[in-house]
Amino acid sequence: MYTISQLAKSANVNVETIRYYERQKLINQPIKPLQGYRQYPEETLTRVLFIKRAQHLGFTLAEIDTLIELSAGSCHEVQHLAEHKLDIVQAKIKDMKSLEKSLKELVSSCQSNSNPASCPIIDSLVPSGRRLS
Amino acid sequence: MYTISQLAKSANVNVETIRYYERQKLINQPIKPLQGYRQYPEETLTRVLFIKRAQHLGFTLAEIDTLIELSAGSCHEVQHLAEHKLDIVQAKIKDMKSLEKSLKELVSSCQSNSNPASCPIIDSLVPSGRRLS
DNA sequence: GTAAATACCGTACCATACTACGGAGTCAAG
DNA sequence: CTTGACTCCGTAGTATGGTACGGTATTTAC
Repeated sequence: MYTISQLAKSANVNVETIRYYERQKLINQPIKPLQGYRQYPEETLTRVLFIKRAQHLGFTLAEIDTLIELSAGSCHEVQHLAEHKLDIVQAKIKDMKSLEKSLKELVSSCQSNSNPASCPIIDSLVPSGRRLS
Repeated sequence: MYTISQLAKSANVNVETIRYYERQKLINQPIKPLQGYRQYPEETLTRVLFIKRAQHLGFTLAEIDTLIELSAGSCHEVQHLAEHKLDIVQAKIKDMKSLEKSLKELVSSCQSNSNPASCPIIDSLVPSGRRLS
């Protein structure tokens, strides 16, 4: 059994994070014997570590909640959730790459800029036919 | 001259967004003649469009503020800001790709899973030697 | 001249994932 | 037996970029 601070330390999170997860129903309310202090079983540590690993994979807390629900059931549903997340991640990568391309072009246009009075980056941001006050 | 709603419409943003930018000092407080209604010059529309373009490039409002300040000055400083942003974008792409790889592996391990009682994704999330309650 | 549209302002709310605070109670060490 | 550490709870604050609301004033259209 762990006290809340022992649990927090073991999972490498803040005590308040544990209380937050409890409010969000991500972890079960622990038994509170005697003077009402939380006593956590080993499984809660497992659960918190699970949450942190899933977060690291890019799942939101809401998705992790679903993941936990599904974990008791079908592997197919879990797989669908992961596939959906994969789609989102891939779309995001695509966006970031086009962003990267634009930024690279801007930076290199600055490098070949010989006019000290203007900046190609700023120029590119100012809508055409306009002047930034 | 634009009223606030005309400006908002022209820039394709919400009226409240204009008021928000004013609070954030991203746009100048406009003249308010007579009964105190905002009257915006053309430059403010240019400025709002500038902000939206820069946002689309991944700059935060705080960075855009810096960008506007720098726009009057050196191209080199603007370039440094863009390079810094490029670094961040590239690091994010790297993270997302490793995320993509993990998710792909998980999904494919589900596809080749013949044991209906277990799910490789869930198993991978549960820390080793543990059992999810 | 009246009604609808637009404007003003300050403040509160949205999502996300925490983190901090205050006041009170309790537990452990010396 | 006191001091400090830990716990309890509800609520508020953090960051980001807005969006919404309520009450009032003014402007525009008919």
